[in-house]
Amino acid sequence: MNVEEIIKTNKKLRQTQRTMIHFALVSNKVREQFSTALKPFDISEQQFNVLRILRGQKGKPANLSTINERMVTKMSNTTRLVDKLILKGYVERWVCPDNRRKVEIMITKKGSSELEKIDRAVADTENTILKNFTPKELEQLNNLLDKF
Amino acid sequence: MNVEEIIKTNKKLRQTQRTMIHFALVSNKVREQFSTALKPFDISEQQFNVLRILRGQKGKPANLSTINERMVTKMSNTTRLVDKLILKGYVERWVCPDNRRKVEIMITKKGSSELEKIDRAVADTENTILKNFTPKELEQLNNLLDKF
DNA sequence: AATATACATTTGTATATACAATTGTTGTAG
DNA sequence: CTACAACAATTGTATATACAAATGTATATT
Repeated sequence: MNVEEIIKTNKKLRQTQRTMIHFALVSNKVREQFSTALKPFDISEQQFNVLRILRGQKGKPANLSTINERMVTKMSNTTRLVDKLILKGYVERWVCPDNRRKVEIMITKKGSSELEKIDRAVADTENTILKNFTPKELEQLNNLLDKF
Repeated sequence: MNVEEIIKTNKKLRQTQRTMIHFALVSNKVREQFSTALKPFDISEQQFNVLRILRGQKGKPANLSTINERMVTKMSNTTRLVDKLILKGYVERWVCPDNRRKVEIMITKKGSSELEKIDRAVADTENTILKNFTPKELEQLNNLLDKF
């Protein structure tokens, strides 16, 4: 990927600047590939993330704040995210009997089986995105990502 | 950065999955830092990008499609992005005299001097974000980003 | 027990983004 | 020269996101 060519500049970029632009370009490309993969399932990346979190609960319900805490991309508005999943029948929600300030949210059977399908598509996408990386390079990448 | 700890899972993640989540976490962190840096200037990352592109024209006006082509994050709606910059007095726009389908957009004096200030803040942010990287590691990172 | 404080979620509102349809203009084939 | 396709930008609309304010509930203080 020639960054300068892609953004069509003939200016010499500082190394940090170039790196950040490079990173942004890759980041967009990745986001696009994910959103393409999820489109057939009519679900957003955030909604997918919530479903995965709920599955991780293994039958135990989660409250909103737990979900929020565990999300890869924190959202200011998890309530409405859950609303949409309820509309699709993928999760249920009720007021927590022990503490009526809280709500309890659980994935439904329908949600679980849909999630399985989505999971496969997402795993394929992940492998496609990273197909040019050897395991060693992936490890290198992870190490570098740690420096951010 | 311990990915598993951050998303609070005790499940063992596949290496590709882990890498993608790691990447997403870093990507969010970076976006957040940029948006914090831009906040005092009341300008979005996309608007900033448009201003930089226009400066790169060195006095020549650009049309919408040129801008779009050069943007780091392609937008479906550059018209309204430019609208906002016009409201702030940072750019001007007029119908192209040679081809009335096109518009010509140019950065104003006010836009240029504001951009200089923003530039400094953004450069600082870039350096902060990458402060833990040696030049060698930056090169390594760029090489790995090329594999995406 | 009454009041204040902290907590968990929801709602309101403004802004951003994605995608499709529309408008107006230019180039071209017959 | 007319009809039609291609082009460039704009507009409409639905959805997503960010941030602040509001609601309702529990806990602590006096």
